[in-house]
Amino acid sequence: MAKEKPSIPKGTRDFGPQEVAKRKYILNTIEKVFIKYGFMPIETPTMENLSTLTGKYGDEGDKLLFKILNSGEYLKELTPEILSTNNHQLSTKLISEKGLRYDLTVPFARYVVMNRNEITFPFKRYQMQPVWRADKPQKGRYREFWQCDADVVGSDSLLHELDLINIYSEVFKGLGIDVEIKINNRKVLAGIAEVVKGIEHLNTIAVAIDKLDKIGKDGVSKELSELGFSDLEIEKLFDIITIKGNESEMLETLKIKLQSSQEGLKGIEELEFIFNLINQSINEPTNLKTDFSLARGLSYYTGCIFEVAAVKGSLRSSIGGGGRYDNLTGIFGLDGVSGVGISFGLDRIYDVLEELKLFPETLSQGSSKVLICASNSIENIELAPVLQILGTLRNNGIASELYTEKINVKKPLEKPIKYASSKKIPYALIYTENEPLKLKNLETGFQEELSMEEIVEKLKG
RNA sequence: GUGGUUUUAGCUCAGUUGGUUAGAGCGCCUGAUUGUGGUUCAGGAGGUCGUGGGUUCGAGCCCCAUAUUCCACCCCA
Repeated sequence: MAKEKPSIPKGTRDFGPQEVAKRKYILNTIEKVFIKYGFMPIETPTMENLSTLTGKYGDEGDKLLFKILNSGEYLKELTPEILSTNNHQLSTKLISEKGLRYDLTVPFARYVVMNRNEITFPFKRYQMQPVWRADKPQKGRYREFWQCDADVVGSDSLLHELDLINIYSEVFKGLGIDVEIKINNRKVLAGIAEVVKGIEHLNTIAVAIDKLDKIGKDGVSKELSELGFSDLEIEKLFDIITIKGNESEMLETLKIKLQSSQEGLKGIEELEFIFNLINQSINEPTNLKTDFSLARGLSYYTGCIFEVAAVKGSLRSSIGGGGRYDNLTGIFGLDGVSGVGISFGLDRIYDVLEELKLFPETLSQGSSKVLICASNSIENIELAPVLQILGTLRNNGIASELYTEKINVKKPLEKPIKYASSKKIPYALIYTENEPLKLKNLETGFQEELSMEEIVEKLKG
């Protein structure tokens, strides 16, 4: 058999011990805040039925779904007639019924509908699991990445929006990242579309203005005029989305510009509610900004939408996002259950923390606290006493291990101590038959003879 | 899906207009060091140059295909 170079799929990564420690630090920080705000954990399967996933993320999203090939003789389904039509959608349907989850919100909506009788509403759940997208990898973009979601379903109250913004604020404060939380409202976008050209152009407008801070005013107007927007319409649009001032001034101005749109006014009202209360519940101010050009791609959002980006660092894409979706469960047959949720992008948060060197120095790598080094070859000594020492340490909750490899007879302690120092094990316990135990601190080099009790006492602290 | 880019030792990278046995630093192994690591010194191992074709007397270097890395667009966490 030919030797094969091992590899992993494009856009996926392995994580070594240090990386796992850092990722866990982020997850723990997020989870603690979720719990503090009354959210309960759930987990859902890696794969979902494609019927659950398809159509929820827009056309672009559907293309990015990872599909799982059916088991068995699926090729039978592909008759020459079907193949000759060259209809990929149809043939995919016949050979693939499952896919990897694309986000955590849609599986959650499915979960809520399936478990509606056991759930007490409003239901607040959090979920931290990997998701998969068949995207081309690039900066801050992976094909397998983790999302940490908190969602509330079964309540229309905007107080949940408020809570979720505070969660963002607390988590990023806890991680030491300066962020800007942008907020907008789909209803405001609808109002803008209505006023500018007509509600049916909502998506076109949303997609175009979402790029405003990237390609600038000129880029956006060029794009829109190519799409058939008149100069007057474009001017009208910019007149609205470039409103300046503080938050309440901006909303007041917008009210006037969108006065002919019922829906737009409703959206403004929702934003006002949030801004009036945002700094009432947590002590530190939240860096919340309205951005009427914020659109977000996922097609299920209907109310407030959020996006979080780091203020410093080279990663310009968002590290969190979310919003309200009024009818996601409706698609699965449960109407009248509005939901609102936010998501943290673990992998991007990791990249930001790494770039800005914001990880705490003291992160535990989970290695042993002490290594037992026998000063004679392990094959030549009686093992029972050594194993008893090991057992005593472990029974006292001290992470410990025994050096098990062959040693140089002339320099019996060299290899074990080298091993310990390269694994950053802080103590070496030197065992010699018929001699007192010696404990060496490998950072200071200080070594002393101690009884077993003293050693346990010392390492426990 | 479109465009560009990367790939040479375990790691980070050199490698001149195609020309003999492909280099460096770090790491690793051995010794100086006769019961103890992180310093120093000496020595050593390790590469079919991403893969498959092609051009050439001759290819790490040129051409084609393919994989891969990173990046931009699209879109998004």
